[in-house]
Amino acid sequence: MKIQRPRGTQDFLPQEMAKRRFIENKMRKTVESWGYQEIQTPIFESLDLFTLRSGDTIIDQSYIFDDKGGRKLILRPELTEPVTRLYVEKLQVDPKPLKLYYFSNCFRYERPQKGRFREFWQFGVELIGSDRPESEVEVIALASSVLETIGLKGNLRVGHLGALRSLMGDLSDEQKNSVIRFIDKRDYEGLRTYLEEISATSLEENIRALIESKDINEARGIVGDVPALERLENISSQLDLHGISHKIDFSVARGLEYYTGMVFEIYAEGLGTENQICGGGSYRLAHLFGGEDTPSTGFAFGFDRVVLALGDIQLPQQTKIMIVSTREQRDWARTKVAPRIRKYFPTEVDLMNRDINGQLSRSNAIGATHTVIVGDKERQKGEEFVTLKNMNTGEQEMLTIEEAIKRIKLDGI
RNA sequence: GUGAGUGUAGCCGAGAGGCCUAAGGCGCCAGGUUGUGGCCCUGGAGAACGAGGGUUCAAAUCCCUCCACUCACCCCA
Repeated sequence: MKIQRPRGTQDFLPQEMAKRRFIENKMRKTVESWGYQEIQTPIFESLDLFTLRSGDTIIDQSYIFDDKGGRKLILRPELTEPVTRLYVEKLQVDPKPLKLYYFSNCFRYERPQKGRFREFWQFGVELIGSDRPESEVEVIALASSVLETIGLKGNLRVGHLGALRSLMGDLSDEQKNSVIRFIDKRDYEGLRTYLEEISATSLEENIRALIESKDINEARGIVGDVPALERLENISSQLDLHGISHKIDFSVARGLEYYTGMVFEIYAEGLGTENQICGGGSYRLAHLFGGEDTPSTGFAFGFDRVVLALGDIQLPQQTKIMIVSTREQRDWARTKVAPRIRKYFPTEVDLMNRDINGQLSRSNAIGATHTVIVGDKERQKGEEFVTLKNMNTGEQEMLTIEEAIKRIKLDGI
């Protein structure tokens, strides 16, 4: 019986992997250039970490298991809580704001679809310890910058949960969260039913008006001049200063229950139904994990979706050398010539005892930029001599090994 | 979790009850060319047709179950 990989998981072949690393490296460089430092947390955590605040659906969709010591564990369904846990455990006294980033796999037990996997990769940042609007703006601007460097266009929507929460002033936190969940799902029928249940039908009209309002002034007319709107206005005008186009959208509610303030989402085109490539916002979680109450803002990119949205991209040609030799010289080529060139460039030698023709064919097949030919003619001229062939132009010349290395560098492929 | 579609060699893909011990193309290996690649030509290896069961004299082709993928719902990244 053939064993298949588990449902919703992916194998990455060399070509796909090269593409993913290419994109990943660009994303890393971007956030590092803004001063964010990489961290890594365990692939599984205590179940409690996620039951505290994530919401029931996240738990329903998680891989939860007991280890042999009877501990309740969970494969991380996302990374904001683990990072906050790490912060509380190890980094609370570090200078603020703390700027962290991660690139890690997460697990959710869902029905797979294009851009939706049971194991998927998130690339995200958390900016911890600042309550200033500048910080929230930076996180959005950074997400936008990441998209720009990888050459992907996104549709940015920014909202603020405070407006909605102040509108629901009299409801309990639990009730507010329920309402937010309905809005996030755009389940307005369910919302109505729920409001009837908790005898708050008077709210419905204003809630609908708020989430349909297109700008902050319109929202002011509904909820009044509350701090949340002032904050969002501030953020929005700063985004304008950064030249970041965005839409104000009060229906951006985020499914995760820990978000408390500004929230944003980015959508890409051409991904079908799973088109959200990034989500983020401001939250307070540290105090729930035994730390000080700490304002934080973060985002996460769905890396697999980003890769999908980018489609076929042309990767830059990498310098790659194939050493081709006659049968008489293959030991010399393999043990004396190749190691010297390998110090500078990725270098392959023949392993199939092929003739010159076959070796050149191989050189072509692996996409070598240059072929170094080592044969009797070269050896007769002297131990240092090889023939360097540029595989793009077909030009070739007999040179010393040192000259050949210089020439390859000069070609700068 | 609900509904729909799909599943033939590494990849694409023909075949729709007996002509199938399954076409073709790409890729792979070898040769044409014992010191020159990409093109071309020739040959070769590679599939009991997603898995298991059933109907039939006969199944890749029909039925059932399971598995996987795709799409929508849902959920979010």
